[in-house]
Amino acid sequence: MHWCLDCGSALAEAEVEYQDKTSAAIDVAFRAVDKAAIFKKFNAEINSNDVAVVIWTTTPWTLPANMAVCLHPDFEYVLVKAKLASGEINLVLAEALHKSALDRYGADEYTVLGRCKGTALENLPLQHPFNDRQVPLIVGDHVTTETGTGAVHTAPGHGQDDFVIGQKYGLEVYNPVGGDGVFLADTPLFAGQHVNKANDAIVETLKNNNALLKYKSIRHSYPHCWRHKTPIIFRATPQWFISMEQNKLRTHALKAINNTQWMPDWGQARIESMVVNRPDWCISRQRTWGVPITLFVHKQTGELHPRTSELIEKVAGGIEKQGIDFWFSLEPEQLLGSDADQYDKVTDTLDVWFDSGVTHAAVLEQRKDLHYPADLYLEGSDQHRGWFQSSLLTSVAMNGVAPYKAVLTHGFTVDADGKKMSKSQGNVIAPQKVCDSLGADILRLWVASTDYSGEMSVSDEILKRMSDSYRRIRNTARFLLANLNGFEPSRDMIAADKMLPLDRWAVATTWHLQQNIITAYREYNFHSIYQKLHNFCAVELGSFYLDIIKDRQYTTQMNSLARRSAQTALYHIIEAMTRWLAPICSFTADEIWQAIPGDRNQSSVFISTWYEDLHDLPAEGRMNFDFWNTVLQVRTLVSKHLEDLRVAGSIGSSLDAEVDLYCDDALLKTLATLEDELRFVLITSYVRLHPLTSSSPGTEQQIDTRHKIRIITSASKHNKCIRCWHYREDVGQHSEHPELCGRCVSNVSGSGEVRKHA
RNA sequence: GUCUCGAUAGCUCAACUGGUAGAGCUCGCGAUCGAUAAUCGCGCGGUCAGAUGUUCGAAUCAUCUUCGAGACACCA
Repeated sequence: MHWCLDCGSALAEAEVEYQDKTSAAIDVAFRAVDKAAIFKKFNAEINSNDVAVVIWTTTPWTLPANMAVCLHPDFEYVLVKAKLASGEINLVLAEALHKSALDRYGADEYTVLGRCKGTALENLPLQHPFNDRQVPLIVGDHVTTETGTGAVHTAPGHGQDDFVIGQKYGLEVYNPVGGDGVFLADTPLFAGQHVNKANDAIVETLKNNNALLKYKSIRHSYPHCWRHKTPIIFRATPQWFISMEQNKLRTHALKAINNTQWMPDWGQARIESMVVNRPDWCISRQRTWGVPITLFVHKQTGELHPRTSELIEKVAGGIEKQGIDFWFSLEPEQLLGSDADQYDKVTDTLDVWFDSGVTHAAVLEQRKDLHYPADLYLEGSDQHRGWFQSSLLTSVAMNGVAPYKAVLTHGFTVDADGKKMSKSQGNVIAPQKVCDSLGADILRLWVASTDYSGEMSVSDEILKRMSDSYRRIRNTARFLLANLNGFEPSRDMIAADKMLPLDRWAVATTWHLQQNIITAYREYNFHSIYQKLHNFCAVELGSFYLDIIKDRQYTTQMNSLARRSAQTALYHIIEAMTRWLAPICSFTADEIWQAIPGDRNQSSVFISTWYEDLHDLPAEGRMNFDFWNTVLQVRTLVSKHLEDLRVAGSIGSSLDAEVDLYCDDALLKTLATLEDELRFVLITSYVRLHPLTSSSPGTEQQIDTRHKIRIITSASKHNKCIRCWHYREDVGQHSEHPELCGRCVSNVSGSGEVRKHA
């Protein structure tokens, strides 16, 4: 286990980070017990000097636990007679490294006496440099020739590779270091010393024993505790594992992965390869806090107590009543009676990944309003190695299936340049600060607007844009609500087939958008919902529909069909839109909901379903989507022409203008269906239609690739109606209302104008 | 070091299975003053990260490079 001396605990892989550290790098001679045997293996002529295999290590404190020296079976090793400052000696070194090593030792003269493969030297005994112990030469494939000597000091108690190779050779897992980093009392020479302090004493001892060939401090990458930022050590301790192979856990987990929907889909490949390659899961931690592993282990045999399942139930009951300390303060006699002195109470705690991993059992299966498996697990993309996996393994082990039907991952938040946020860079944007300054709904809108499958950028500018967008959406809702003033749906709502075509278009557009939005929600495609919703507010509503219906809202009689039809559309739109908005801008949606007319019946937008009273436009009708698209294109072209007039100073408002449209036959026929109401759609005072042939050729424009149109705009010469702002020739013809146009007179004192289309 | 994902206008996103790069916002100019800490119109803005290749044709396919993010591994 990676062991942090400051935590006094094992660390999970994820808790280890690599930093540079200065270490003592030493070359140590392990003298051969049987000189003659070595010479013989190298087929070399014997001499009277000592023979030693040299190891190189950066952790001198692990030497007391040395149990072997490991060579690579296939590497070529040389036996060298070298003249060092301390005298002549025969050294065994990897051929590939012997020159650099001898150079390091200051050997001016040396002679290669012979060579042989590492495997030939297997099992020959060496003398430990300071302990009264002989250790064998062993061979393993993990030896490299990158650095060192080609011979690796092996301490099964202090290294993963060493532990594994030690198992193979039956080496004792000797770990003389306690959890506090101090050599145990029975450690020869160094008992009571802290490992970090013992390095010097060990180096000194090696020097005295004539075993130190070189001492040098080096700087290298070394594992550190992520919390304390201090170097950690590797320490073999007994641990509890969940086997990946027993009961075919790995196989079943892979099957469960395959039965789960992964979004984005590369998530599946990622977790699959992790599960294929992962070792058994070490679930025990030596911590003083956490969920205890409530086991009793026999002092001699190491077996679990025969009543373990029953005992765990009892402990669980106790913990439910008294909390986690029930276990830690439990006297074994309470549960085991006379067996107590035969058993050790395990004080290890569970890996925290286990805690969160079993939420499917501890939460989903415990609560009536939840169900197992979950519909969706949602977390950052780093959790393929974390929660998604720990949850999967425990669920598969318990129930044979994944704890989720689908898994959705999102990227990490980064700054405007795509850099990760870090305190030292000063580019961190704290969600709480955004909530405090801009409000939670804008933060939520940002989340929704971002494509979370990659990194999610946040910056002040982005948030500024979001609050702009938010205001647009909110203002649109506010306009809708304001124009619904006095509208009582149960009384004033107009049936679809009685509504004006433009209003039906608005409702149908809303209906189509709703289909897209529902699909997008089902696909967790939030950013496209945001785009569609915002565009709807800005384009279809703001710059077209709402702009046009203002005339009816403000000039026709309060209870006229013209006005109630528009209000009916507004009502349908706000009903639908509030629901679309609710999952994203919850506070705003809730606020809108309460202001929508009609009997809200103390309901909440959060428990309502999609609005179902929208209706599509009959495709075969004369004023279908095709028709309105053509009208929209005409309107766009007219706007450009009006802008020319405006820039020239001839007009301000578009109502100051009159428009003459010269159209090809088909287009003429299309536009003529709106009759005089085309002027309301274009928001101009007059619109006159003419055949294209009656205009001078060369200035016509293309619409739809199908139609040709020539547009002439001019400032109106008529008088402005003070009420509706249209410039009409009949203004002033009514003595009672000298400042009003004809339709306004009718609206003010007559039966009211009749609108058929828009 | 290895693997995976990503890079399109100042910002957020589009672009069906290769077929002339589109929206909205921002910005600029103007209008309006009956959505006003609003609203409407017009306009500016892109070597699709870079380079090669395949193709009649590449944002799209392939290879490489750069940058970014994540995961994995790790030196006795």
